[in-house]
Parts: sequence; C-alpha cells; structure tokens
Amino acid sequence: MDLTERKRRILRAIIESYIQSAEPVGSKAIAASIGMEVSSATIRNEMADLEAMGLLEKPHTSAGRIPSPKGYRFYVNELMEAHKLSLQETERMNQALRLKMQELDRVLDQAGRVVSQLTNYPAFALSSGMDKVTIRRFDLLMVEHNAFIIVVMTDTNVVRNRLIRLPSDLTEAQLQMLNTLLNTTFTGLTLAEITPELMRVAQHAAGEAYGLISLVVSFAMEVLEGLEQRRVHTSGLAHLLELPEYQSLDRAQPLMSYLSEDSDPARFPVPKDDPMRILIGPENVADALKDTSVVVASYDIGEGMRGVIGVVGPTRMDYAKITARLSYLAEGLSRLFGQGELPQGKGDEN
Amino acid sequence: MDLTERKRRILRAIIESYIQSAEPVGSKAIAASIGMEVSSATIRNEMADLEAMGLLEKPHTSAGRIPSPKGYRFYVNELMEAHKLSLQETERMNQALRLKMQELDRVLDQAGRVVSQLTNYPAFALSSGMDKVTIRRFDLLMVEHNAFIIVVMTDTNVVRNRLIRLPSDLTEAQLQMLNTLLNTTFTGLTLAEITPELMRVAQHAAGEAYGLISLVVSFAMEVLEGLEQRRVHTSGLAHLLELPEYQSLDRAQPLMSYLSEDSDPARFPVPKDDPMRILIGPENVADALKDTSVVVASYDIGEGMRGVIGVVGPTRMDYAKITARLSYLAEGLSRLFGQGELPQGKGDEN
DNA sequence: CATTAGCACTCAGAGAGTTTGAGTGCTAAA
DNA sequence: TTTAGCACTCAAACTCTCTGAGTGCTAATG
Repeated sequence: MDLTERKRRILRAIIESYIQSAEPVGSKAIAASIGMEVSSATIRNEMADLEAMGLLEKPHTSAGRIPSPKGYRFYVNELMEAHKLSLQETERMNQALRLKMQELDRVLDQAGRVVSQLTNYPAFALSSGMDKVTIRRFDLLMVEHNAFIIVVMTDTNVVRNRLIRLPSDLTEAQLQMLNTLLNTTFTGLTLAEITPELMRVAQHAAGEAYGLISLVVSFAMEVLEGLEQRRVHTSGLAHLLELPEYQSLDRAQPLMSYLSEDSDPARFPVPKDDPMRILIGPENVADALKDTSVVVASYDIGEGMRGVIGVVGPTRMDYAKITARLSYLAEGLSRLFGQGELPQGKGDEN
Repeated sequence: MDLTERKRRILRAIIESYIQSAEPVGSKAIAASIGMEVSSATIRNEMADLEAMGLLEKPHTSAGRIPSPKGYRFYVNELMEAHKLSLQETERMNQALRLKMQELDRVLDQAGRVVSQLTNYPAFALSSGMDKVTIRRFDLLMVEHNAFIIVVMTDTNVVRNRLIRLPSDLTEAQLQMLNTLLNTTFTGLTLAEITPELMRVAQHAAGEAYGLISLVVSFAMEVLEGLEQRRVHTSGLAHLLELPEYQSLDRAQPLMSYLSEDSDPARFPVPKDDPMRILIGPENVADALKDTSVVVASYDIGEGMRGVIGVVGPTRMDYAKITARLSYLAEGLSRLFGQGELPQGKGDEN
C-alpha cells in the first residue's frame, strides 16, 4: 500500500483527530488542522481516494469520515510515532512496581489495575501456565504432637506450604521416615506421572503412616495443578462507560459481560512471538471484541512462565500512548521478577 | 406502625409486584392480583392512606405507586416471608463451596463470584483484618548452599514461606544459629512490637549473619502486615447493566465507578452484631449507594477473623431471595473453614 | 493536469407539537 | 364503608419540521 506524502498526512490527521474526539472528521477541519495550503475541496478529493482504498469510511452520507480498521492498521504499522512517556508517567509506574508483591495472583491483579488506571481503559492480566513442573523436594515440619507443616518446592522454585492437623499423635521419627519416603518416591514427577499405582506402592512402604502419604501427595498435586492453571484478572471495567462509544447500553453491555466472565483465559488473546501485539477490530477472533481493539504485551515472570497484560478499548484508542505505557510496564515487570530478584534484593517466589 | 390486615396485604402485593417488574403499580393490577373482593377504587383509597404514612410514593401524578425506602423497610421487617431455597440452588452453592480453596484471597474472590452469579447482582467480599497477630515460630530450610526457605507460622496458624537466594554461601550451622536466634527473639511479638532497636540488638547478636536477620524479619513483618490488611473483591458488576434502573448511563456510571474502586474496604458496610444486615436506600452512608440497597452477611473465617460478603442492587431487590441465599452461603463458608477444617479433612490455612 | 470555488443534495439529530393510555382523586349512590 | 363513574393529569411515544455539517460534482483557474 503506497500513499503519497500528502495522503499520509491527511490520513494521519484524520485518525488522530478521531482518536481525540470520537467524532467523524470533515474535510474543512482537516484543511485547517494540517498546516498546508490546500482547500477543503482538495482534501475531499483525497479523502475520496482514501475511502476507495478502504482506509476510511463514512457512517452516513452527510457525515465526515472515520478510519476503518484497515486504516488503523496502516496507522499503527506506518504512521504512528512513538509516544514519549512523561516523567510523571514513568514515576507512577515505577511506584506501582515497587509495591509489595507477595503472590503471583496478586501481582497480576495489581498489574492489571495499574494499566487500567494508567490508560483509562479496561485491562486484563493473565499468566500462561506451565505443565511440566515437578516437585523438587518435600519438607515436613513438626509443629505440635498432632500437627505439622508440609513445605513443597518445585523445580521452578515455587514454594508452597500447608498446615495439617491430625486426629492422632505423631512422633518425630515417623515424620522423618515419611519425609525420606516422599523425597525418594515423589520428586521429579509431573502431575501426570503421579499415578494411583505409585501411590499404592508408597502407601504400602509407609506402613503405619500410610494415610499421611496421600495427604501430603494430594497437596503436592494441588500445587502442581495450581501452577498449570491460568487465571485472568480484569479491572477498570467501569472506564468503558466513560467512553462515548459505549454511551449506548446496547453496545456496552455485551462487551462488559464478555470481559466480566473472566473464568476462561482462552478468550483473551495471547501474543505469540512478539512482546507486544495490537489487534484491531475484526482482527479479533472473539465476536464480542469485533469492534474493539486489544493491545497486549507479555513479560517474563521467571520460572519459565510468561505473563500477559492487555488493554481493551474502542478501535479509535490512542495506540501510541497505550503501547508506550504497556511496554514500559511489561519491561518493568519482567525486570521486577523475571530474574526472581526484586530491585531491593527481595527474592519473592511464593 | 400498625396496619390493618388489608393494608398489609395491599402493601405487600405492591412491593412484590414492583420487585418483579420495576414498574409503578396501579390500583387495578393490585385489585386483580390479591384474591379479594374489592374494587380498584377501594384499593386506591387504601393506597392513598399508605402513601400518607410514607410507605409508598408516586413517581408522578398519573403513574402507579412505588414503595418508598420506608416501605421496603417495613416489608423487610414485617411482611417478608422466608424464601425457600430450591434443591438446585443449594446444590449449586454446595458445589461452589467444594471448590479447592487455596488461599484466603482466592476464597473471598470465589465467594463473591458465586454470590454474584447466584443473585444476578454485583457482589463484594472482604475480610476484616486482625491486628494482634504474632509470629509463633520460624523455620529455615536449607535448599542449596546459597539458598534457603523461610517458613513462618503465626499464632493464628497461618503459615507463609519465601525462598531466599544469597549472593554468598551459607553453612548449615549458621542457618541453625539464625533459626534459634529468631525463635528466641522475634516470636510472640505483634507488628508494632518489632522495633528498630530490637532489630539492632538481634543483628548484633547474629554476628556474621547479621544481614540475614533483617531479611527474615522483614519477611515476617510483611506476613503480619498482610494479615492486617483488609481487601475487597467485587464481581458481577456487569449485572448492573441488565437492570432496568440502570439503563440510563447517568445512573449506572457513578455506582459502577464506586464499586470498581475497590481499593478502600471502608466504603463497604460491615454488619456489626447480626450475621446479616440489610441497608435500604438512604440508610446507606455512602452517597453513591443512596438509592441502592445492600445486603451483607458475615461468616467466620477462623483465626479470629470474620469475612463479609454482600450484594448491591436497586432498592427493589428481592430481599427474601437474596437474604436466603446469602445466609446459606455464609453459613456454608463458616462451616467450610471456620474451624480450620474442610469437610474432606483438608486443613488448608495457607 | 492538479486545484479550487461554488452549489445542489443528503441526512442525522434536535426541537416542537400531538396523541395515547394508564392511572389518579373526587363525588355521589348503594 | 364500598363502589361506579367521570374528569383530569402527565410521561412516553410518535410525527413532523428544521437545521447545519458535510459531501460530490461541475466548471473555472493557474
């Protein structure tokens, strides 16, 4: 798609004006806005050309033009200039990143929330799961004569624990034995490899403490399961209602519902290769997103996992600004706990 | 407030009709609905009386009547009959409760989500924090020569852990020493009692390993802090838009925003004594809730904490149904982990 | 040949006026 | 005390008209 320099300038002016105002743009306004010595009639001719190429469209005969999805795509690929982040903006994000991030879940939630506040669009955050995680070691800590703590660590350095209370008493020696048995039998196995047969064999070996084995192992399995699971967090949904395109309930409601039912991570696009991806209108697979745009960025969470944060908005969203912020934040997050090391030297992997 | 039996029946019929339809109720409809041998004119007279008492109001002269907040209050206190839960409903809730509940945070989230799905109204869930929690014990587990796990257990039986990686190596003996020092110095203290002076003393005692002390203790402090914190989860916001009273954006938007900014738990009402509380329209403190009703139930989370779940909706919400469901769920939650014991014998306190 | 001025044409949206019908309050009779 | 009857009210829906921003086309211009 080749365009003369003038057409490019006009297209760009139209898109940027429409991004601002959400109102169809007329030839006169453009003639005035670009500092060029051409009349509105000329602009009209150019606009007709751009429309013929499929880059613009008309809501109706006597309105101005609005960009088509194809137009946005061209803008994003060729016309858009990188948005410079203000000091204020980066400071805001840095501050958000510095928050105490205790659990992965909470980090995601937090990340989504920050993005949403920063962009004034709804945001979502999800983690892509892993399915070859194994348990690296078990530790059993005696607490009282009838209670102990299971500590389980995976090969991806995730540590989880649970307190177990028993109806009967337990000796330190028993616990020790159990511990050894667990570490020899159940380490290095993926969730799928922990079979009922294996369980039966282990229970047999455990003698008296055979009931405890299944207790501990089922906890370990829960942990592995939890790591496989992908969860989505959405936030800032209410921002939708502030946008002129969602003043009509008919348009807001379906999208709103779609985004709220955040149970299914599959419905959210995940960038394949690139760290950042923009999906404009019909480029989205999901029907409910057909006339919205989605910008997603991915970041390294360490432990072999990648996190994804994204923003959903009308097709006329300010791509330059959004991509700048999103990628800054994604980078920050990568840095933050991609290495398992926080700037302050806190290695939180819980 | 004394009413004749007939007035009671009429008021109840009006309220229940309005709960269903959200449309002002006319005298004729009522005359037909209650199986009574009276004409609409009589009903009109009675309605005029009820209006004089402040139980009903008119949106405008030529419309039917709608209940006033006072009317709802009367209904809730005296007229409402307990809603019977269907087998299907209880089954649905039981199923939700049976879900694997790993972390408190997730439980809250889940509880709110279930309520919201069950009632078709937005729901919120929050935990009221504790501030006299202390650390009961520390355990340090060596993982590699330069990494160990901190396991911390509070007097409320919450167990948390973190993996720490060090730039330098560490001996088992050092770790042992550290462990003892921590257990003698920092157990039994609330967050406020862990003073900088105490830290300095301990660091001095730790000799070589003085840097590690602050690492571990600051993690412990984070844990205590986390338990003090109250967090809110809202869900099902999109349901608002399905209701006729929120078809106008002007009404939906402020409420939506209010509920979305879930950072501040203070904005959500917490029932003081009763296990269940109903706040009708202006009975709410927050301005944004002035013409909505809120139903909240609290439940025991064990560990001396109480959880709160609630539903927000228009004043005409179906109080009978909502209270029934909410209290069933709250009871279930209390049972579920109030005792620290799950039905299946899983004592999850992570 | 590209550009421009001029003009007729289009059409969504705002505003004004009209109609409709559900519902009320009052009065007089049962 | 209840009821039938009737005049009255008023929001909501509908229709009609007007307005003005914006277009496309044509003919003139450099």
